[in-house]
Amino acid sequence: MAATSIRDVAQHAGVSVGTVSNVLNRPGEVSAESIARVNRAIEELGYVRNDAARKLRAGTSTTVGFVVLDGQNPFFNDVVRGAEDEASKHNIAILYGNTDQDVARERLYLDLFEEQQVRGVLISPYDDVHTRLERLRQRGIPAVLVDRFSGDGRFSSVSVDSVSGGRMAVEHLIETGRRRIAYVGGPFDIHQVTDRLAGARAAAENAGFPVDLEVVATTELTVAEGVAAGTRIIERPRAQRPDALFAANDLIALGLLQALVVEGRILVPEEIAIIGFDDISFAGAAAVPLSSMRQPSGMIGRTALRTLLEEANDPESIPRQTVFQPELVVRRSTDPKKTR
Amino acid sequence: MAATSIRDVAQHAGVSVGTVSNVLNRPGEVSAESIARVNRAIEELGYVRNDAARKLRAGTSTTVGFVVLDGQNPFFNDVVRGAEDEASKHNIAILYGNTDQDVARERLYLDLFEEQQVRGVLISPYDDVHTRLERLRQRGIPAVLVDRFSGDGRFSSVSVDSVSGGRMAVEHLIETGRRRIAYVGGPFDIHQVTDRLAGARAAAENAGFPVDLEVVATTELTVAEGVAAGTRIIERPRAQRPDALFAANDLIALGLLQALVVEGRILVPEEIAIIGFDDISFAGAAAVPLSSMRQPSGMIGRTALRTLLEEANDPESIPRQTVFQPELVVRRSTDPKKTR
DNA sequence: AACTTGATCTGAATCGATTCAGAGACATTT
DNA sequence: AAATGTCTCTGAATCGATTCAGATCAAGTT
Repeated sequence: MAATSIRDVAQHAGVSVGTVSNVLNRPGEVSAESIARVNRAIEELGYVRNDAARKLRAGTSTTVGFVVLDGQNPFFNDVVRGAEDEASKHNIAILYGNTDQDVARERLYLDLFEEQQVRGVLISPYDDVHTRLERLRQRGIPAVLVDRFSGDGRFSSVSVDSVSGGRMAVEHLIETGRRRIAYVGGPFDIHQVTDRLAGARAAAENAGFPVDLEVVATTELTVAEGVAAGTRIIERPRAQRPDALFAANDLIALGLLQALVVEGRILVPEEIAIIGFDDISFAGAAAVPLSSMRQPSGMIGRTALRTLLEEANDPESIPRQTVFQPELVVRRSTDPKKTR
Repeated sequence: MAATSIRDVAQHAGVSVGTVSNVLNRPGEVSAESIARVNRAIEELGYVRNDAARKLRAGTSTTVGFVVLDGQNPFFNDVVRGAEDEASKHNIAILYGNTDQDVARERLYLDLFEEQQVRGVLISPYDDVHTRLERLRQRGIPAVLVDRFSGDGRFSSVSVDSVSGGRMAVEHLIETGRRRIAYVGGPFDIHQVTDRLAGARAAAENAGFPVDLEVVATTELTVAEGVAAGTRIIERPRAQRPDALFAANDLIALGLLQALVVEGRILVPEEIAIIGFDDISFAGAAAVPLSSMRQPSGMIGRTALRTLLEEANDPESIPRQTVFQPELVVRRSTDPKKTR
């Protein structure tokens, strides 16, 4: 109700609306005297800019949409956090949407963001959203793929080389003497899951000697699914168990640990080694501190947001792929010599 | 550029803009014939409503702001998730802001949300934001406090009884035979931290026999700070160590566990028992499965959002306090009989 | 004195959806 | 036949910030 508009401010300060707007948006073109008067009026009236009107006329928004694949995963929270830090520097707010691998939710949020005419969209996609994003682009809304390489280069992306991460993880297992490895993860329509497996396969095939690599499929990348997969593994006769597990992410790995160590009384890493992916902050606090492939999560978020803003400011810009390399972090779950 | 407006749709469908708007907002007042024509035109032109214009004219927004105290804490992510689920049912998007116990960031987000003229604000406050929220309310933006009781009842709130949770936790420790208890947490300008301590004190004083309760202060509620506090404790001579730790939240508790079990080779719970607060999903997967005070996190988020929308739709509504009771979840870290 | 130039300010037009007073067509009632 | 009511539609006015062509004025130039 107390809708103080720019007109009220103008009147109170004894200047025109144009001048008030200039004070707000291009103070360089206004005399010091006017700036002072307008600012005093703003102060006295408690005026706050109406972003809807601003957006309508000027066309530019101060909001960025972020569609996240799995909001319960600390990894994505770290990414969001990085993006948020960068955004707040530019006085930009983040519209947040968690899809939980649901195509309908993914569409819902993209629709919502389009109505909101956000400045741009960050998305860790689940479904194939290329056509949808192409349409957003036509309306002047750029998009950057997060944690997902844009194979055809149509969009900018910021990701981690999951294939090479998968290879490094399994190479590490092989180097420490493991020969019967199980890859635990799923569903396989998530690209990170298939990429990490592809890397794992490459490592197993290039070992120079036979290395078993079986796949234990899960329906989700959650702790609970990790526990379930772990239980299935310990129910097998001892001889048929793998001697190492490579989990598609740390949530799965933590679930596996819990099943093996706490319930199955299996020695990790002596009997079965475990390595995860992401290096979330809970990895070090696990039943047995967890080896993992570290992703620079905060940096991914910051870079993605920066890339997005550059594209938003320069429509001519061409897509750019940023790929970080993951880093092997060895803890006790693969190396008995480590105390932690 | 391809700015298809309601006017284009009207022309394409051979009706007036008013009719198009009615099809969109009150289809009951329009003939079936017109609805069909307009919908076809919308389809053919790929029209998407401009939310800025809608907001400007109609005054109502489809966005809700959520200011979160600690975005890295899985507990808050679960709360956000609950709110999001409820929001997406109403076609509402969430503007997300993480303050990390920073007064400046808290202000920044409230300013941003005010400019955006959000439908309402959910906030787990750090600073005393009552005056700020009061002002938002005057502008027609209601607020609901999340995970924080509104002592003076000026605002609606959805919270968990931290005092009673603290009491239950320490009562449990006393019942299982502990007499030298340390409360680990901080900083003490976070209300949850002081409330849980107050409950712990009450339990210690009402025991009917002497129970030691010391305070080990941390600067943050993080795993790292938990590790640091744990390290300080195990450096003490054995006789001066407490026999139980009550952590202000699970992140601290996980850090303590890591320091005691993994580094200090201390038996948990035999030598020192540990209980946390929140029951985040990682609590069960810890070095020793962690006892904790469970908060109904998803329910908190859903309830908060529902309360907020009710207030937004009925300006006459009076503030309402919803308080959930936490629930004791006993796992191995306080009970040696449990296998998990 | 006449003319430029530059700095500053003004205020109407504009963005696109919503709203609402009023018009038109038709059926029903008096 | 006139009056009343119902249903449906129309289109100008409106929300508030931005933009921009033009006005004003003091200072500098010829």
